[in-house]
Amino acid sequence: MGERDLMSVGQVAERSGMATSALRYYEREGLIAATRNTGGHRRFEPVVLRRLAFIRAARHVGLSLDEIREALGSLPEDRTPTKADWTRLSRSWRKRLDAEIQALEALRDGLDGCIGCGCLSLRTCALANPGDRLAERGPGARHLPEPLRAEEA
Amino acid sequence: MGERDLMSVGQVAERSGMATSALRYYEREGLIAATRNTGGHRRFEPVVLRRLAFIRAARHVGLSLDEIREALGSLPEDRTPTKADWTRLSRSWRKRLDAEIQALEALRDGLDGCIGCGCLSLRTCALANPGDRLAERGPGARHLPEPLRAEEA
DNA sequence: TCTTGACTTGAAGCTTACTTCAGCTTCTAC
DNA sequence: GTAGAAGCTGAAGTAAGCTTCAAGTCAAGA
Repeated sequence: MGERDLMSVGQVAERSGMATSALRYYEREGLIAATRNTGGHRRFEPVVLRRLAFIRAARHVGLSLDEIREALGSLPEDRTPTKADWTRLSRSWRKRLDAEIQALEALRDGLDGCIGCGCLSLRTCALANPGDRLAERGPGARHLPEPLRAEEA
Repeated sequence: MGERDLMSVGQVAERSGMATSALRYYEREGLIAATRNTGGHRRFEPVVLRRLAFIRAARHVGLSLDEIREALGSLPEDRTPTKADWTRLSRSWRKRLDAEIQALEALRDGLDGCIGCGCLSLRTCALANPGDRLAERGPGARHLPEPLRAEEA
């Protein structure tokens, strides 16, 4: 049924703007799925483009691939995800985005006062020490969405 | 002159909340400075605490160590930085913070509309493809401040 | 003086998200 | 049918920001 519109990695890469290596990586990591043709080449269904769009947007929001995989895991496997399904997923982002925006605003509003006033004294300063549980978290890189780091100037 | 208040790595670690390994790393990377006592042990001046506070806050804002080093480089070396010096540094963050906040808000506001409406179609969707110059940027991890990633729930 | 505990170093390890490479196979167009 | 593009795989490389380790040194109190 409709095997005519299956795409190769190259095609998906071109249409999604992602590198073929990234697509292979995502498949290995279980973020996207692909069947194989007789020669062993990947064949992607068009819906994978939607999935990749989600992945990309999620990355921009700062989600890790682990988190994205988890989010995608909540999509139904027995049917093509509907608009409602995707909307549901995006809802969880809203919270996160709101939280991030709030944190950034707090940081910004605290800047002039805090650094300017000289209170930037580690333990006590909320700006230098937000959350008060920094040491608790492990190492590893955390990600900031690309667009949020774009032009420094 | 006032060598009495020089601190060891351990003391700086305790007072700054950073790991000694991180402090050594920062020194290697030229973000902080330390002299040595006769035994070769590091001795830090109290001002390093202020510097570390800046580094921490800057990391929270999403700056890379490279960027932070550059920012710190604009501090005067011939005298102890004044409040005004630190304030000047923080000014450059404001722009960045404002930009990041705006980007996040755009992302948030675009969510319901964009994902919900079904336009999440890669190339065309601003949400999935903000900036339109993703492919231009190299690999490498970008960082999102810890507090902005804290509680997922 | 002796024993801890703190400190030193360089090198290697870790995580995330991919990219690159080598060596080989398949596909497509002429 | 064949050249050359595109794809396959597993392994290794990359970047950032540290941490961990090994093996040895220094410092401070009893």
